[in-house]
Order: sequence, then structure tokens, then C-alpha cells
Amino acid sequence: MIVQVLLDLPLEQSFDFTMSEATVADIGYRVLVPWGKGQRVGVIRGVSEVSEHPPEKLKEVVTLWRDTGPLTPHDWKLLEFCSSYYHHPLGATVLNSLPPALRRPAGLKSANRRRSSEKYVPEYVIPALTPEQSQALECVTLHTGFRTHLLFGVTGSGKTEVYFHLIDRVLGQGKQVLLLVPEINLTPQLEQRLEQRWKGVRWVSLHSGVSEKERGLRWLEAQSGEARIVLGTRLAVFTPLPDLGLIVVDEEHDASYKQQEGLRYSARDVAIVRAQQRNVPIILGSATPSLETWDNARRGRYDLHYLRHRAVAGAQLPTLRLVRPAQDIQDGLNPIILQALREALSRGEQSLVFINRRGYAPVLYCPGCGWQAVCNRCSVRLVVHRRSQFLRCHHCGAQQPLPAYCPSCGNLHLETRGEGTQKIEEWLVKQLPDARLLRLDSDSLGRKGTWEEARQRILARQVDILVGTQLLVKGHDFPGLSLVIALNADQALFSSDFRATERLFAQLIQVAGRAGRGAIRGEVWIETEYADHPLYHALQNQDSEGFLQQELEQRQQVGWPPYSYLALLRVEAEKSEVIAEFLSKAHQQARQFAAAGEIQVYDPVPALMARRAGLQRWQLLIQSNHRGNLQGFLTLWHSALMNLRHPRELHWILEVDPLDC
DNA sequence: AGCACGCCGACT
DNA sequence: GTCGGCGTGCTC
Repeated sequence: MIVQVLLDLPLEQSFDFTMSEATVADIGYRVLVPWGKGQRVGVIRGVSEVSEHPPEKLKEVVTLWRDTGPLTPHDWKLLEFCSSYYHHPLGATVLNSLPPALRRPAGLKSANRRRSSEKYVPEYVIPALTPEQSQALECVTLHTGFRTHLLFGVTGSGKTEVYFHLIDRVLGQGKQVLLLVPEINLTPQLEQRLEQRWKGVRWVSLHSGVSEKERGLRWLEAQSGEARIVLGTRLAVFTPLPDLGLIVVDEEHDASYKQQEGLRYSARDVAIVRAQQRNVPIILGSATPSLETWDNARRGRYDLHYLRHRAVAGAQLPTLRLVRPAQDIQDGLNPIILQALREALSRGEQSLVFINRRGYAPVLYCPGCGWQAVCNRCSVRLVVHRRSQFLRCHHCGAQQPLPAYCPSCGNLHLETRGEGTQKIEEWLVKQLPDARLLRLDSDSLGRKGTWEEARQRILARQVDILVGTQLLVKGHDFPGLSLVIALNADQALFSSDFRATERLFAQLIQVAGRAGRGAIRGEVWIETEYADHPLYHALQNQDSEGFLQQELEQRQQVGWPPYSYLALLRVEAEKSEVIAEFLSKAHQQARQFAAAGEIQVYDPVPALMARRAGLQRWQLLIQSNHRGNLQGFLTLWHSALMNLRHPRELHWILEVDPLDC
């Protein structure tokens, strides 16, 4: 018999091998096959008695592994959708959906593992649901089968508790649950809550922080149905779940759901397709839904459930004020902010200073001649890291010692401009010597486990003031935190990225939402020079809906998503001539295919970051008002691009539904 | 993608 | 005289 095998190759085809006594029951199993002078892992896609390939050239399958379950028709359907929608080869899509340990020849020894740790797990007190929460819960459970629900709840409104009640019901029906979160950092606190709430229920978490071996074992537990809940980041969206009954996507607006290399999928969108294919409900939760989701909800394609109040009895949304940045940067923060920090400190409450920039300062420049430190491989400025006395590129990782004088004019007095977490920390240490400070950003979180340690210290009130980046902000619950300060919020207002304001708003609502989650009323200060900007008006009223409405109107006027659908051809190479030649051919093809209908082909332009890691980067944008038309066009264009000859040094990728362009 | 083959330029 | 650049083609 002949088996058709998919391999992790940038090719659309499968490869035939002989395998005695193969049957259709072998479809979906992993195999080891001879390949060139070595061997490779593949997945059986089909079985046949005949092959198009000359029989004498066929080789025999080396090993068929039956110790792991096969991909089921459900799994195939999802992977086939992803392959065709994102125009990514099926073999690469399928092999990528497997955990790394199963992509390699060596098997997985399912050693006897510690089931649950012996550490003390406190009792989970199920809080009484607020009327809003109960109503959302009942409305969601009204529908059986596929339905997309948007749970639009203000920060601290207890979205998680609604998820938990739903999960409880679904588990009660003997079904499995997929719970997606945007960041690894969010898993520890959720893991703890799962542990407390469902003591007898087997659940697993899947994310890139888990060792490859462990990931493989957990994936198998999900596939076998042993694990009833899978908690994970975007990569978990492909986990086989035979008894799937519910999908939850928390913080659905978060850009981390978008994979930015290889198969460039949106885990949120894939999750919705998966729910539809499996005919199960899916809940998208957010305090600041993405415009795409919001638009679907207001058009009635999704069910919309509001949580307008905080869940903790008496807890209110924080008061939010705007404050101008200090006149002179050298003076540090606005005195109003310093005063607020002092007061919170004297009341014994915790504060958070948010600045979305790590390092000491984002600019090193020469006041004499205007020289600035820039990366020679990327089109960005180098960031000053003062403790280590280094200049670092946050994009390619290059680092060099701080220069002692201006390399352009020899001036000995270089200055920094702007501030990152390190500078703010240093300044606060001077101003508030009695405060216990903790800085949290990806530089301070070097080794594994540091984050969990930090979280415990914060919860134990061993920290007064937190200084940190986004890492600190997403979805965390610190009940002792009453004061939040967001520094330097404005930059995004002038970005050429059309999604920048949407992101800024979500981020600031999220930051503000960290304050006053317990019994104490929260207070939020946001530093801005543009208090009149409509974004800040909406923010001050914590009016997400108003913001979404105004943003939607703007998008409609210019025809950006969700009023159109986009695809982007990204190209990078060392030499610009190579890129120019490829792009001119690609552009010509695109215009030719677009002639058929309602496809807008833009001119090639340099990427937002025109150079990265020494490579020139360009892009070509495609836009259409019809998803179907766009897909039809992309199919034609993609196969034409595949046949375009180009030098080896050039790389291109077609990205569907790009987030930044 | 990875790897082999093969055909033209500057070097021990 | 060779080493090696990367353009082309193939992998069942």
C-alpha cells in the first residue's frame, strides 16, 4: 500500500511511501520516513493503492508510531482551514501544530509524573455572582451549539468568575474546555485558581515556558481526553480535544494572540472557526474589545453581554485624572504625581508606575552636534542601559559599551533624553528613600520563576511601589494597589500605524484598571500633553464604548478594517535591488489578478521598521471589502509568487489579516 | 527548507 | 592550477 505523507516543508504537496498493510485507519498517525540521506517525521494524510510517482522510486516508511493518538477528522478540518486561509503549506501547518517533542524522531516516555503538588491549596470560595454576572451567564447558556459571545466587562467586573461558572457547567456535561490567555505571565494566577476550584479535575497548562517534554506529555493528555481543561497561550489553540464543549478567549483584543512568524495566525480567529466547526459556544472577554469584535457584536453576529460594574462589593472604578508632564525632564515627575505617591505610601497602600519603555533612556544624543546613537543593523535608536553601561538595540539585541564621547564631534558631554523604567526607578529611589521599590520589566525578569516570586511579594505587601512595563499590567489582580500612574502615554497618538490609538486606549484602560480592585477606591494619573484629544476624553470617562464608536467612524471614513480586509506581502533581503526586482514582478502579478474584482493593490513601501538585523524590509498591501474576493485573489497570487524565481537571500511571506502595516 | 550539483572568478 | 561563490533542481 501507498501512504501519502505530509512533511514540514515549504511545499504544497505530500510525498508517497510504501507501507505494507496500511489502511485508512492509519491516517493522522505520525511516521518516520527516509528523506534524502536522512530521516524525517511526517503525518499520514491519506492511503492509496496507487501512486503518481514511479513505483521504483518509492521508499518504505521506517516507523509508524501508534503510541500517540492520530489526528482526527476534527483536527484535520481545523488545520486544513488554517492552511488555506493563511496560505501556508498544509504539511508545515500540521507539523507545526504538534508539540516540538512530537516533531522529532525520539519518542515520549510517559514517566509517572507528580500529579498534583503537595503544597497547601487554599479552599476556593466561590463568590456570589452579581446580578450582571448571573445575567451574562444565563444568556450564554441559553444557546446550545455554536455561538460567539462577547463578554464586555469593565476591569475588575469579574469576567473570570463568569468563565468559571460556564466551565463548571460544561465540565458537568462531560465536556472539555479550552481557555486561552494572551501571555505566559497570566498563567500562574489562573493555574492557582483552577487548582483551588477544581481539585478533582485534571487540567493542564500549555505555553512556551513549559519544557518541551512536559509540553508533549500535557498535549497527549489533552488528546486522550484525560485533561478536562486546557489553559494556554495562542499555541494551545491547536491542541486536539476530543470532547471539546467550550472555548474561552480572555482579553480577546490582545495583539499577543497574533503569531508573528511562520504560520501567521490569529489564535482568537482560529478559536472562533474551531468553535464553529465543533458546534460549541465561544466566549470572547475584554474590557476594550478589538474593533473587529465590537463591530461583529453591534451588528448582531456575536451576542453581547455587558458587565458595567466591579464585582467586589462596594468597589468602584478608579477616579482618573490627566496631568501634564513636568516642564523640565531633569526635574523628574510632575510634583502632583510625587505627592500622590507620598500619600499612598503614608496610607500603606501600593502604587504602580507604568512606563512602556524598558532601559534607562530611549535616546543618547550629543547636544553639540545633534548626533544620536542608532543601531547600525536596524532603523531604530539604541536604548541606554545605565546599570550595565551598555547601549542596546531592543530589536536585534546588539549591544555596545556606552561611548565616552560623541563619535561624530568628540564632545565629552553626551546626554540622555526621555526615560525608561530604570531612570524612573532611580529617580524614585532618590525621592522616596523609605519606599520599597520593585522594578518589573523583561530585563529584571531574567530567570524563570522570577515573575511568580515577584507576584507573591506584591501580594504579601512587601512592595510599596511597582515600576514596570506592559508585563506588569495585563490582567493582574493586586488588591492592595490603589494608585496607578501612567507616564509618557502620548507617543502612540502620532504613530503611522492605524491601530495605534486602539492599542493605546486598551493599554491605558488596562493600566487604570489595576487600581482599586479591592475595597479601597483607586486613583489613576495619566501623563499627557494632549488632554483635549478625543481618546483622553473617552478614557477619562472610562467609556470604552464611546471610544470604539468614534474609532469605528474614523475607520469607516478611510475604509480600514473592520470596514475592509487586508493582506500584506512582506519582503526582506540585504540588497535593495533584489527587493525592488522581486517586488516589481509581484506587484505586476497582483495588479493582473486584481483586475478581476474589488481588490485594491497598493504600491510597495518600506516597512514601518525599514531595516532590521541588517536586512531591508518592504511590504505590499492588498485591501478588499470582501473577504471572499480577497481570499480568491490571494490563492491566485500566492501560487504565482511561489513560482517567482528570486535569489536565495530574499525572503517573503504573505500575511493575512496583518495587525501592523 | 536543506542539500547536491555545477559552472565561472581570485587566490595559497 | 584549486577554493568557493550562489543559481538551479530535487526530495516520495
